[in-house]
Amino acid sequence: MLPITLIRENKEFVAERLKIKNFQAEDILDKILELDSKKRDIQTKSDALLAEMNKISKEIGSLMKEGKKEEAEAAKASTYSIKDEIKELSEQMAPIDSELKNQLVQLPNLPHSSVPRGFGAEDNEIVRQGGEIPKLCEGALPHWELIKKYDIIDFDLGTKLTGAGFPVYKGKGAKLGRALTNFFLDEGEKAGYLEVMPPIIVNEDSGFGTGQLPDKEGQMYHIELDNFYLIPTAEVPVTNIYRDVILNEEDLPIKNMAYTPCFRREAGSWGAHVRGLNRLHQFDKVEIVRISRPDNSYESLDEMVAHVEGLIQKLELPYRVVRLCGGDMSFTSALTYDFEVWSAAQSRWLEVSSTSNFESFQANRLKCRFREKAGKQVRLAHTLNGSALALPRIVAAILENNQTPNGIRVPKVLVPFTGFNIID
RNA sequence: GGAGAGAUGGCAGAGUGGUCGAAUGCGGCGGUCUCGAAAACCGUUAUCCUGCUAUCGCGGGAUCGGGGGUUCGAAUCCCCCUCUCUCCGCCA
Repeated sequence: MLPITLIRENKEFVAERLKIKNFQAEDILDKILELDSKKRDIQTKSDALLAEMNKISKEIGSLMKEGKKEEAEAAKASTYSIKDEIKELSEQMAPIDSELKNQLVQLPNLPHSSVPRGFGAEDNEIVRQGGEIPKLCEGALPHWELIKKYDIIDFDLGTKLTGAGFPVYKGKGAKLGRALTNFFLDEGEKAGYLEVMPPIIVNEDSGFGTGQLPDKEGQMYHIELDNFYLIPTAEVPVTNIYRDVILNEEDLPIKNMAYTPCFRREAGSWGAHVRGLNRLHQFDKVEIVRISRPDNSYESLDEMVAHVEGLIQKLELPYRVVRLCGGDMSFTSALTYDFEVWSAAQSRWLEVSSTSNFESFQANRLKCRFREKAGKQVRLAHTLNGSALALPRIVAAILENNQTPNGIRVPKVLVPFTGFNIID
């Protein structure tokens, strides 16, 4: 959510920036300013009347004490019309206020100045590429064939238990997943992230805080009976730890990480191009989350990018770092880097991490603030997060890129975690 | 799931209709004292909205788990919801 003060003071700037995200904001901004001015007008009137009421009430109090009953009664009578006016004003206010909130919540975050213009993935900017694209052996298979060949992941079984997109990992497949999780968490710990194990079901307030609600309900599984949601990413619970919190400046930056399963309904996006592990309803992910000071949040982002890149390099996967264009960015993000690994048998790039700075957009929804050491002012913090990393597509890339006639070679860094160096 | 008790400032804890945004203690911050520190003493110590002010700030409003109600006036009374604790039941 953008601060109303920013819109009041700099409407043109906001509209201009939002064009980068292909969001035509003029109408909605005008509406917001109109509602805001109406609201403040009513508020001012109402506050004056309330002040009058408070004054009279105090007077009645002292009159009663002095035993001047009649004067007190007269004073009481004088409040009735004021009371009616206050009531009327508050009835006018309610719909204006809720509509104002409603409109404010529709505005996406402003993109950072480095975000390129564009409409979709084809307009994203490739920042750099690393690793070597492997030459596959004769008869190389895509991962959905490899998992059958080595019997390590079973989609049909998952379909029986739940439905499409809920794979069952078995044997070395399960162990590989566990190895990756442990590797990611250990690397995160070395980089100074505190491991947390949050709930994977959250309430409505949490969904709102990080921006999944309202409007993006479709992405999440909803438990109607309790009005809870299954998390689509650990970002939701881990960032919401800091909802309604005023931190001390000395506590920043906060660096947390969490391993969780993630659940995505992805309604309507099922199709031939999402075979195998490319897109699932349930998958595992290690997420890193930071709360930073506004003046150095982009340094935080750079550190997170370096961390994620390091993980991929250690896994010896060919990858590229992509700066998302305005049209491909999420609603809440100010700047996002995607990390994609090369899937050799599919000959395509698979997104394995999305690392973003949300600046104060989420913090404003969350009311996540910090107290400045000098000056004692309370200010919105900046929130950031990134996948470090999402497992299934990493698994897919390892399977495809590392396949040999004798089996699948396990990346060296994982061997201490798997206890085996080949899947055969 | 059943019965009972409770939810107050960073924490502990008073406050059951009227100058209560809230006693007191602890903690935090500033100061006096000291070579320095401790102790002692003095002062200060929430958030949001809004008006005025270039700034320090000043004024008004709101906030005592959340929402609604009664009243001239609610932390205090009533209703609903959420959560916590104790006991019982069930249970990894």
